Amino acid sequence: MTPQARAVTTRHAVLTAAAEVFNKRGYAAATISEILASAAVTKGALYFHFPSKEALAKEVMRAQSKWLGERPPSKEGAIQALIDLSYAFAHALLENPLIRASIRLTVEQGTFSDPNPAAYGDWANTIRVLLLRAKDEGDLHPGLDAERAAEIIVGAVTGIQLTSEVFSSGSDLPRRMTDMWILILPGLVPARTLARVSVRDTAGAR
Amino acid sequence: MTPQARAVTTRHAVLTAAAEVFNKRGYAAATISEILASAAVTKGALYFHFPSKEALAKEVMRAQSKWLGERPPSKEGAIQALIDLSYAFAHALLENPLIRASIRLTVEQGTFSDPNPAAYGDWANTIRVLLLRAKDEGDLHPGLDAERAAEIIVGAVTGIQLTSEVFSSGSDLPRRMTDMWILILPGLVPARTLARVSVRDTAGAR
Amino acid sequence: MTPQARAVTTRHAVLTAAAEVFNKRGYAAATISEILASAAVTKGALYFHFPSKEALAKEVMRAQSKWLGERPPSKEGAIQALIDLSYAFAHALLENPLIRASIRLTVEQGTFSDPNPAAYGDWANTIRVLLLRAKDEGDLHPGLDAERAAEIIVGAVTGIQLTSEVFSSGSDLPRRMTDMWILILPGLVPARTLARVSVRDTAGAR
Amino acid sequence: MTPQARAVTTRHAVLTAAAEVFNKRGYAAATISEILASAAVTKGALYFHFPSKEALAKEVMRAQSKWLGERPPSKEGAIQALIDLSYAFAHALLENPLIRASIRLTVEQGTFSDPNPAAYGDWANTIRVLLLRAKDEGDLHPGLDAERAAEIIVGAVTGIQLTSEVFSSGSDLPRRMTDMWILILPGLVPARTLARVSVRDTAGAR
DNA sequence: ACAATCGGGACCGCCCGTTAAT
DNA sequence: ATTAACGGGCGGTCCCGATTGT
Repeated sequence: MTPQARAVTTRHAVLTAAAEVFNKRGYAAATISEILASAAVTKGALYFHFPSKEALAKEVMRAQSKWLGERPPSKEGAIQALIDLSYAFAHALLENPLIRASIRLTVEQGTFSDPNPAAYGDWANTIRVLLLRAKDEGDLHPGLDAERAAEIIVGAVTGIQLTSEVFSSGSDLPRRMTDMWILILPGLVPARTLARVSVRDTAGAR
Repeated sequence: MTPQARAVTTRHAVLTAAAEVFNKRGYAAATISEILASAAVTKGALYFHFPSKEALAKEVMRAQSKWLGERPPSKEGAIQALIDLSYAFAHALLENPLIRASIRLTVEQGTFSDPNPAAYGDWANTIRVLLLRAKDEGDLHPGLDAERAAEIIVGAVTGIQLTSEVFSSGSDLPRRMTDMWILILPGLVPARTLARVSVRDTAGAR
Repeated sequence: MTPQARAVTTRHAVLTAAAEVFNKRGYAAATISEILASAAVTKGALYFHFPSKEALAKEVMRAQSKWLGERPPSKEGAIQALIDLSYAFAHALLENPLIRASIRLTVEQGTFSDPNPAAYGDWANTIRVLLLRAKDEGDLHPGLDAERAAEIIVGAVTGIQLTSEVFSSGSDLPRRMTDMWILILPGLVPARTLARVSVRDTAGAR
Repeated sequence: MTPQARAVTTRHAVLTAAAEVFNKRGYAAATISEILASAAVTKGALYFHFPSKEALAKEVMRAQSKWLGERPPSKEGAIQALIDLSYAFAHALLENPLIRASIRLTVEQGTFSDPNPAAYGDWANTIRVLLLRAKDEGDLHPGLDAERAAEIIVGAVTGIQLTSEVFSSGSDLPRRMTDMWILILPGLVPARTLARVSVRDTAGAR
């Protein structure tokens, strides 16, 4: 293995281990030592790649916005795209420890030297844009404020992920996603749209 | 001041200060020292009333279930009772630092020696019971699973409180509560009921 | 119960509990709290009777010299008196927690504000006097230094009690006392005396 | 200085300082701070080498069994070997702070999470084996129980070291050793052997 | 006189996140 | 990338008064 390749491996191992520990313990309670042990890496190696615990956490959190940023725009209707996005995210949450940790880190980031609400903002924004497009497509209840609805949805998803983590270690997240849409969709879209969109977990079929 | 009275004062000061610090920093990042300074109390006094940081946190959390347990049953219809409950809770959250902190502590309690999901459970239970009554009263969408809906609502409220804390330090929580009900109610109750219930913030008039 | 009587009871309970805890943990590791719990007495009561932990320990140690001081002079020959004394002490050790604790406290008293080697001194002195009398009675090996022999005996008994505590919680102390005399007597007294004295545990027959 | 060498130096300094403090104050009363100051080392350095105060104490105690284990078997008769061993140990006690502290730590180890009487056991064993060999060589009083005699000797030496520490900070230990042998030997060996063995402090001549 | 409550601080062992030297 | 060391500060808790009841 070339040195470069080894560096990539190490960096990845550290990042994954950090995400797992952050998710399990929370940022403040997580210790570098536990990350080290979990990654089977020495302190020197970690500090070579990341200057501090906070930098490590921020790097973990970047995975989330990266995931969001890399998602190709859907060709479906906006509402269907939103639903599909939610399921895709649910599965990303299940499969990618970095993303799973991001949620908790975002909630707890008050501790950071430079708390950055951009994480929520990215999501609220993406969803708002989709809702605005839905409005154009006539798929949004008239009189509904897209901005506010977006923020509620972000909050709800955040909370559902957190509680799902407590109740079932997150494994039943897709099911809860469905429960959520069943509850929310009628308040979000007109009846006509309701009959058209599908809350099926398309991502799960992968 | 009689000693007993002094003790009550001290205890209360500690509990309030602890709640504030827990809410601001999270459980793990909160330090006893900051609580001490904020309560203007010495370590000896704290140690007399609470044997440990964890015990302090658990006592703070008890405020939440106490609040829920002490709430008189409503004579309104179940759905209206649920809505009123949510606003009452939103205001309790604004006014009572202990309750505000409880949410965060409940989410983070994984660190505790004896993590107890009862906090969520109490809420899920209360809501489920209300939804079941609503079903009897013909005010619930047929085919809706009360248990699941209750869990989703708990998750949503949790997440909304958390994000509200990030965006506005919690002050706009009642407004967000309204946004949430507008979104959720159509999926929860039949149209007939929808026309009857009021999502007005009755508690705010207090 | 008259107040005075209650005070005596309390005082005694505290002293006994303290002795037990001191013996089990050693002076420094013993905590007032454990003594309190063991005596079923409150802090206020303890501090009414004893101004400090050290005073408590010193009072416990006084039991030892009190025991030695109250022992009636034996009418036997000096050597026999010495042997009897050792067994009597062994049994006092078994029966009286204060005396048992005294040994450990004496060894550890370096921590005290006013370390006082008198405890050893008392014993060394008593034994030296007995050995001197034995010399007069022709029952001591000629050429043996009574002072030195006395110090060795004190050391040996101390060590035997300590190790007996480790091996058997002290219960086999009388047996070990016998083992010691069998080993030491031939070096201490002439053969003629050896035939006359008895290493029987007279105190045990009580 | 190569890093490894520095580590060895630091480790040794910590160990020696710890032994001194343990010997002076006892395990429980000894503070890490005092050890730190005495070793002129920082907390971090200590923590790097030893995970806890207890581990430090256990490592100190290992010096004792290591010393015993490394002693070459004597070619002398068993009794002479025993005497020589005692003097060698007395001098090890004088010269090696770790060994000096071991005695006290062994007596006080009740506080430890895993109290291990092996320390006494090693000694009792070694001495018993020597006494058994002495019996084969006809150098032990017939009818003497080697096991019991060994335990008494261990106890006596322990106590003599402890009292010597109180009276003279340990400096007169070899002299007391001689006093002890003068007292014990006649009870241990037949007269014939007594004339042959020497209680001279051979180790002191070094 | 005797005891209980409540609070005061000092300080302890631990351990954490982080650099230097190599 | 590693080993070794740094030092701040954490939670805990201990020993002990000051104050108040009985």
